[in-house]
Amino acid sequence: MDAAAILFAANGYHGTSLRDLSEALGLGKATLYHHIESKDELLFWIHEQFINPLLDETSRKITPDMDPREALRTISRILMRVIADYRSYVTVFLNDWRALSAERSVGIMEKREAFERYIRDALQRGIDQGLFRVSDVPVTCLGFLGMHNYAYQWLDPNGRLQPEEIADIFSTIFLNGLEKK
Amino acid sequence: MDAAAILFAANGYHGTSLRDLSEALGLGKATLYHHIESKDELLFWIHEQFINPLLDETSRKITPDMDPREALRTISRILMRVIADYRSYVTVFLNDWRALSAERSVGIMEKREAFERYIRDALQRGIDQGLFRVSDVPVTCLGFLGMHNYAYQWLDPNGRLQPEEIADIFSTIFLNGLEKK
Amino acid sequence: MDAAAILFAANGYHGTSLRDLSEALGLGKATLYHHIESKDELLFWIHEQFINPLLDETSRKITPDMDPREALRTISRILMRVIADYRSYVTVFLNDWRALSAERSVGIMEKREAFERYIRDALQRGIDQGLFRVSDVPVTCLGFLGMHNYAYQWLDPNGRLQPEEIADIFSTIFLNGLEKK
Amino acid sequence: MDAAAILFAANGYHGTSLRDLSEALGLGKATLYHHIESKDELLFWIHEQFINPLLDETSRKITPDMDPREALRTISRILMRVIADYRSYVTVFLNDWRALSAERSVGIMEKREAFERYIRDALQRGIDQGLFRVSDVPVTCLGFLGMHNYAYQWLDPNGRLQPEEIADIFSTIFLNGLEKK
DNA sequence: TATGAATGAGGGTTCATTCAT
DNA sequence: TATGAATGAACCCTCATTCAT
Repeated sequence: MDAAAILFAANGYHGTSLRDLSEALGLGKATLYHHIESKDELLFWIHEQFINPLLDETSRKITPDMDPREALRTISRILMRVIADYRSYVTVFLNDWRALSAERSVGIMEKREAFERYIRDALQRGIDQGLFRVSDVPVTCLGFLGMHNYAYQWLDPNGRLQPEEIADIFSTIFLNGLEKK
Repeated sequence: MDAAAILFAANGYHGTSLRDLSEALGLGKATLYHHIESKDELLFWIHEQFINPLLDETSRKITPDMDPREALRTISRILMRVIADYRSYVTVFLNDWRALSAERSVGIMEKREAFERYIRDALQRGIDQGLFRVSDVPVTCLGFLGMHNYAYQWLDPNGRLQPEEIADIFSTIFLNGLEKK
Repeated sequence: MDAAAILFAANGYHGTSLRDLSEALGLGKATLYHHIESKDELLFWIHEQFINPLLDETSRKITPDMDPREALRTISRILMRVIADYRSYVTVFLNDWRALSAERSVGIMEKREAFERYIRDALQRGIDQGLFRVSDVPVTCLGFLGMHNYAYQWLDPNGRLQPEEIADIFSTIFLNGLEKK
Repeated sequence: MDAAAILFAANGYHGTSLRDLSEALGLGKATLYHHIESKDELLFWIHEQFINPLLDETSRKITPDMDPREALRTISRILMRVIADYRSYVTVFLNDWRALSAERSVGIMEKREAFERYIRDALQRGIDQGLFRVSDVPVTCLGFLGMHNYAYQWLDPNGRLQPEEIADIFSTIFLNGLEKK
């Protein structure tokens, strides 16, 4: 349900009741339960809806033999594009992952981690190839991530700049910043 | 209440009940109401607890005649230090600001904006002084912010690196990235 | 439906949902309503399924001119046999008769009463013929009934003893106990 | 809560809602939860309310060196008296024990079993002392129990006979029935 | 004969808050 | 300052039942 993502994004998972949702859909509360199994499942599904395209797209476009700079630029664009396309979903993903049931959390966290590994790998390869000066790979990765992820709070789909343009601004800063002179 | 910040940070504002809180404090639920006025007030107070020190410290240390690079480096250190010192508070600040009542939200947002202005001002002065190449000041500011803010999710108080060290990693990347060659 | 009796017996009438039932049958919930009219009807039908054979068999085998001792022995065997053959049904009959709708309850109660009358009649004839020493016919009848009915809770279809053997143990105790010396 | 026992007895555990209960008590539904922890706890508590006095009284009055006939007569009186005094509680005990949560069920079943052992022990001692002719101790015990337990369905506190008088009718039948001639 | 979708009512339980003590 | 009792509203979810297909 798209509606769920929008409501969860706006009011938080715990701040959204299934009544809110059913009213937004023009359904009775009970009717909802023909389509979903539980509120928890909804949350899980929203998480997947964001992380799966992100991971798929990344694994399709990033290869180990790529130029590390190109890799980071590409990841930047993918990430920003997916954030733009799945705005509500990212919001939930980043705000409400703590509300995931323990068993469902595991799979999501693994995928999250898998995505982050693409970034760390690119950084490491850049170092190995003498392209980057990086004092701490994990922290640098988290900086890269934070810079992009935060966009879920301010990215404007009708804004002046396209997601890819913003991505280029960020990756330019980042790559220049890492560059070995 | 420190306990409230910890619980809100862990379970979200809506995910934390006043019973949870009163139990964590070893008080009766009713007793709580001798110390607070409402759950909403608690949320507001936590927001202030984070934004006030951040803004105070920033306004004390940043002056318009400072070197813009030094300004950003200083803001970076302040921000990371405050995030480290007020971990639970930042978490609530960044996750649950939507739950603030409308009227209370205003003041917080103003302070948030005031802090961000310090960053934009530094960027602008860097441009004016021919130090930075910045294609878009607001977006660059948001990138800077995101890079730092995200630390609330991963910063480890007992970690390898001190907040200031992490701040230096970030501001180094950022300043190198902006530098006009 | 046999399945209904089994489920009602296991979880009680109110503790069993029509969804439970439809799942046990491998049907859609709606499909159920092609075969039954309501949950209430199901309950009624289960009651009849037990009381009818019991009453039929009893009325077929017990005559007013029978030896009262033989009558009780026969009733004992019939009752225990029907309990054994309709285990789930008796369980519902004895546990959930309160859940019957008022109008449907009447007919069932009449049949229940009719069956009990066979016992009281046999007792009374035994007294009249100077065979039994009975201080209170209704209470003695209820003792007889309780002794047998309770078997719905413990009777094991694969147990050591056949229902008729158990019946003989009970009627022997009872008849010896009533015997006028 | 006495009220709970009465309602559960009348409508069954699953057939009684906490709203029914709260209305019967003149309380709000939520207020109930200051006094109980859950509906399940209520059920458990009712079970204990019946089995504890029964078991206590029995263990106080029955000793291994007693005359077995006297033992059975005493148990009969105790059981009937407790049934009379805790009518609603027995009803729930005998009708709704399946609804007990698994972990709570265990303790209850153990006590139930402990009580039944007093009966079987008396029967066995009667056999050993050459007083009783018993073809099957467990079955005979269950007959004894059923005869008494069933009283929960018909015992009238304002009836003609006192519980002890009924008990005497039953134990007379039973003991005469077992007597070795 | 079968079923997916729909629903109002109600299930047990927790919520933030108040108030008398 | 502290608290037990109270409450109306709301929580997630399931109920028995209906109806169009």
